[in-house]
Amino acid sequence: MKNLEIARLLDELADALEFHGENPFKVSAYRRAAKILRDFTEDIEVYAKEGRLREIPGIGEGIAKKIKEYLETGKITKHKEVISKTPREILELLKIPSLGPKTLKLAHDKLGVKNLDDLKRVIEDGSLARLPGMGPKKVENTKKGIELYEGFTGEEKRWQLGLVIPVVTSLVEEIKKFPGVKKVVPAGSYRRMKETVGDIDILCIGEPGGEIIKKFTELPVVERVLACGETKGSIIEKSLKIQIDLRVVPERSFGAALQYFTGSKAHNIKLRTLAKGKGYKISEYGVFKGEKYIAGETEEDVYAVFGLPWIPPELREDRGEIELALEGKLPRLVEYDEIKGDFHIHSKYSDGANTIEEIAKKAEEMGLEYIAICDHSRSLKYAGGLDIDTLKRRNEEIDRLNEKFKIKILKGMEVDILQDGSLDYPDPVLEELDVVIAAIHMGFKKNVTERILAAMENPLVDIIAHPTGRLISGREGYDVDLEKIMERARELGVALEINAYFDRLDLDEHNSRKAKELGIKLAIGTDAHNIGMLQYLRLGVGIARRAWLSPSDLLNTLSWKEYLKKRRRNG
DNA sequence: GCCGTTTTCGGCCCGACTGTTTTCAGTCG
Repeated sequence: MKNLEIARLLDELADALEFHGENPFKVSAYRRAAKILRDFTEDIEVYAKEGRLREIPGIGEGIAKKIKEYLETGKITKHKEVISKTPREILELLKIPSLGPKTLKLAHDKLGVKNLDDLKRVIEDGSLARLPGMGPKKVENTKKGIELYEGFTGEEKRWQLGLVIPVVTSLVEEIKKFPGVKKVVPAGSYRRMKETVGDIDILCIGEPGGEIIKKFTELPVVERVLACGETKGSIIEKSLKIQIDLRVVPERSFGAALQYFTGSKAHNIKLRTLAKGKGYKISEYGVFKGEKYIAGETEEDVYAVFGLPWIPPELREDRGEIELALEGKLPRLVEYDEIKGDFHIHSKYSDGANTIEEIAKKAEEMGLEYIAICDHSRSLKYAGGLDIDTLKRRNEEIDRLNEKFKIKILKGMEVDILQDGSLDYPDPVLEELDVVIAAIHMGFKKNVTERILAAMENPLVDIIAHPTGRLISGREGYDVDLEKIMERARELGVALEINAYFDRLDLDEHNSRKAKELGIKLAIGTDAHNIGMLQYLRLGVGIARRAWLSPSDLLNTLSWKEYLKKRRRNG
């Protein structure tokens, strides 16, 4: 799949054009296209071959041509042209929050800033502050931006799990096709469903090991080979530049290796200590008593040696799971198959890419029992928020579609919480809905806590969307007192969302667990803007499991009828 | 560059926020 490679080039092109002061609408057209490609779960090459690129909203004549050019020649001429006129490192600086293209261009033209070191220098010697339109506060903000930026792209770079899943999934499929391969399983923090991962470990059973590793290092997705031995190969992958290791292990050690490479380190240390106390030695090759091999073929066998049940990977963080396992008191985690509905999906009526019919069809294929279409409300102009008449028409369409589909489509809205804490529609409009998600999208620093509290007081509000507003890729989130929100949410019976979009995952695992302990219900919503994004439901479940949630902690395990019955407070 | 039940040209992303301003520019969502 070349979707991500092309997305990267389009994003770079957008960045470079922005730096050169190109028409902002053109820039955002490229950005939009890049985002669409990144979220697109089907192979863009297939679409190109079938001549269907232009069917994708946001891909027009120009970008379709560039995609085709890349697929045929491996490059995009326009990209090459623009990049060659742009100092290489300057594009990277655009990622610094609160430092935009205009300021950067100014610093480049007037002060010769070409990279991060230059930028730091002109901050220190005060020349940046002396530029027209600049001043001490702006420079201070830039400095803070640099700190944030360095925090995210320092030595130990990490990638959001949602970006990595498609890469790993297709890679695993490729490796499975190699001759002599019997089994392929990704391990590491990927398997533990951490929200970000630093590298990928894949284990495999098969022989001859050397041949398998060699084939792995020769795959087209390989950018660079770091190691290529008899049992281990290590590469940098092309689209994300992430390191991926493949290890070939003997069948009788597979469980031990999977356990070992899944981690976490803290979990393994605790397990090894436990083993030592009982006179065993545990390694990636198996459990041993002296020289004698005791177990190792499956993870269950390994844990069983110590009188432990198998522990789900999402729990393996040494947060008390081993002690609980010893007592046979591991929590009963929610399973993916128990999720019956998705509470947060955008349709074409606001800023989604698909019709409600397309969404319903896809969700039905995925085996869901119901979905809530939650478009943006009228104030959110930039996301195509619905006025009341359009909302009415949309609801009528949902009524019609419900006649046709087996899956239940709930009428929902993601309603903006306005500056004064009121909701974006009057109550009579909200009363027509099955799901009301209240959300902050504007005024991130303005009384956010009070506004959310005020919104929750409205008994028509069911769920608070992305309650902290953080983005994993760098935005810190609202200035919000989550404890107060949780306290009131518990009292009023309002649910909090686990937003399953890979860059949000908000509430995160820690806050979700806190909410569970307080007895607050949680609702997973994908925030999908196209049908491909519905698959992120798995990420939401991953967070739920890492937060030790049981089926009863989530609204998503209710049938839609149960949900509607319970949604009214005191009802 | 994308898009079209008012348009194949001329709109698109508007408003909040911040800091620098003396009426506005840059950044962000």
